[in-house]
Amino acid sequence: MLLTANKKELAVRSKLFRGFSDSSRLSILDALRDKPLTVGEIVEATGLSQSNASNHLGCLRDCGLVVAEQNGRYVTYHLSDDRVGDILALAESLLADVARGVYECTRYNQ
Amino acid sequence: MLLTANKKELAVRSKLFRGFSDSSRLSILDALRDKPLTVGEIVEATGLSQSNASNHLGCLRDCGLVVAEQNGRYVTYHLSDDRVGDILALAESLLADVARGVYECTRYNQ
DNA sequence: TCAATATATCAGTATACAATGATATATTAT
DNA sequence: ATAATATATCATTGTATACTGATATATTGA
Repeated sequence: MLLTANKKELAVRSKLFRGFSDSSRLSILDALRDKPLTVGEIVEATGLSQSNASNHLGCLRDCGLVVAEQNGRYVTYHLSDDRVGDILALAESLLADVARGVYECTRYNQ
Repeated sequence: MLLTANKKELAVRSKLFRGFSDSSRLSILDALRDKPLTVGEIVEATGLSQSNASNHLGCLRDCGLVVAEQNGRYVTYHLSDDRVGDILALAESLLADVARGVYECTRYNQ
């Protein structure tokens, strides 16, 4: 086997995509595409429970996809980099062409 | 709650990212970036077991990220669209800047 | 200081899914 | 037709992880 990319490198890269690969996290990233939002606004926009949103935000924060800023008693989140939005846009565009396949994909149940 | 994107749409988009979010599948996509490969070559390049590689290929195929072509008794796979490679490249570039965060991310264990 | 609001953390539970091993289905060659 | 090679499928198992509910930790205002 060639194994051009070593295991650790692959793990890190796949981890980055994990940030995008759950509907709840994706809805958060989506909401932040327009403008920074407080946790409360994110909860409102996504319909997630407070603790669930907070958990996912922690995950996205750890992975460096979003950045948190404390403003008084509020915490405002924004996308860490334009490329996060770029990846979302690219996926959206790609999906427009392969959507049927994804719909028909039965390997993932959720 | 605003819920600008409905549940089904989010599920489909997050599903697309699932294709990228596992090291085994990512190693397959990575291998196919250079050129089309047969299943055997993919197994060789990634070090995955035959059945595991085949399962993941089925997943990637269903989701429309790769395309299979039967050539005699071989099946050759290639990326379905340039944007698949583009997403990989964008993520790689983004990772160069946020890698530390991803390394330190403890929410995912693998 | 105390109450109220905003956010984070954590244990417990249920579910999703990656990997394996065994088997089935092509396809080609003898 | 049979054997050999290439790929796909499937049931099983273990592990990872999303969600909930309860609680903890700010921060602000009265």
